Amino acid sequence: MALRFYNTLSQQVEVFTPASENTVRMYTCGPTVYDFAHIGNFRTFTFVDLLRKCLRANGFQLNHVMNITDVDDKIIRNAVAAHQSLAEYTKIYTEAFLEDCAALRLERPERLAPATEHIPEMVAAIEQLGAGHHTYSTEGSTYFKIATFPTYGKLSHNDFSGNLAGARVDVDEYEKADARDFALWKTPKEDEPFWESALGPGRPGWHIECSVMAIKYLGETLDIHAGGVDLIFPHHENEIAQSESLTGKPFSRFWLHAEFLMVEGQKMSKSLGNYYTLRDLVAKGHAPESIRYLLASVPYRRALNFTLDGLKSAAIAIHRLRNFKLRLETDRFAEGLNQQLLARTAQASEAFTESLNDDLNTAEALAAVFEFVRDANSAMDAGEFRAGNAPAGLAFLGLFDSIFKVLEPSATAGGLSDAGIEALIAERTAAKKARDFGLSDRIRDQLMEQGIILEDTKSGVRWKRK
RNA sequence: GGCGCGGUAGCCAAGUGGUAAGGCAAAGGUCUGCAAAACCUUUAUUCGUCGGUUCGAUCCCGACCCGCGCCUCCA
Repeated sequence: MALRFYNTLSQQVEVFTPASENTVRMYTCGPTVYDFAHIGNFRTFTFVDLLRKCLRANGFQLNHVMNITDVDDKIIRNAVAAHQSLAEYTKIYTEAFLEDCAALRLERPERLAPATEHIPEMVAAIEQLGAGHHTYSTEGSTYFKIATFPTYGKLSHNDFSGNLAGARVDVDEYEKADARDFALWKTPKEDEPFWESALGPGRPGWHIECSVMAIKYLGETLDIHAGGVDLIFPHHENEIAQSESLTGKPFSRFWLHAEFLMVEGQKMSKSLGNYYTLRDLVAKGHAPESIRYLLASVPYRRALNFTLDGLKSAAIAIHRLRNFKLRLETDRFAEGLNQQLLARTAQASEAFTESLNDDLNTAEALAAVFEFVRDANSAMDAGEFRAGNAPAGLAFLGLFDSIFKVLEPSATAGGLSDAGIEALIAERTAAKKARDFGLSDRIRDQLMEQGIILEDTKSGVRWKRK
């Protein structure tokens, strides 16, 4: 069946195809680079990565833009405190973010768009909104006037009409005319960095950057806009208000939102001591691919309970898959082809694809993989697996890994070379043959200490790194 | 209070109007010189509670209880 997504805008699952030709124009909200990203952030970014891969698996090409928010209140505050320029400060965390993404095997979008490189375009957009009477200014800042956008609330499914009509009390007492109006251009406080512009000195509000960069690179109507659920309101709602006021066209056809991540059943927070950055977890010895697997294994629309136990389970599950792959590659099977098993492989592959096409049901897709692994292992044990079945099995694992990307172990520094390991194994085999089990066991233990696990199988000795 | 998501085995977590996927853990087994590793088997009469609709509900409807998110910055 065709690819389907749950669209927050319609609150329904809809069949997805790009609006024009074969290229998906997609915008996803990226990081605010004021600190290291945490695993909650990466839950969403992992979802976006899976989304990219599934779109491509459906034959679509991608034009995907992700913003880097490199100017905002927290960044300014931290940069000032660190006695660094905005650029110096954000460079550190932008690079850290990209390193973390690489560790998690997240693809780079076609374009990363830093907000600070698009200030003139934002100013122009705000001026254009002003010309359309969607803005007003107070005390040097410019605001978007929500009352000029009647469908405000359509994404978050909130009805603000009552508030807007009734809330205009004591306008003079507040900077904003209405509590829900939001800043497009903020006047700088003392010592804050700013840009000179036709709107006066200042810096852009958070929402305008996404609208401007999305439209600049992807056009007036996107195919997909994605982010975390917490962005639905007000961020994405505001993006819609701005963008549609600018263009008069729907801003995005599909809105996809990843649910929240919790840690050990609780909200992740620094005060609870359950706040993890990717780097924290890697430093504790957890493999990035285990983290990726855990984040990917729970369908994106379900809240994910991230636990250290879950992380161990993920590592072991990956282990099982790698073992299966190793077995396909190194076991000696009888010649021929088992047609029934070949059909079983094709069926698993279809089930896998179909699950992902169903709004990225990764849990179900994984079930298809593991069921196949069990059946294939059983066939091997029963001697029913044939040499001719291995390529299809490996191809299926290839399909799996083109999406999940966990089978290749992350590089670890040091240790024995492959050739060195092979030499020791040969030595041990010779010792075993001579029934010198003392020596053979010593070699085995020595390898084990180096993190090399040996397996004595019918097809000979097999080894892998722990 | 409004909007949204969810409560399925020890843990993580699919799913369907016709009787519960998968992973981890646990138990048993196969293999082995012994191990290790690997593999296999078993493991929810039951899906938050109470009603209703139905021949039949975990899945539909209603009420209630509990958890989470958004409503101010937040993935």
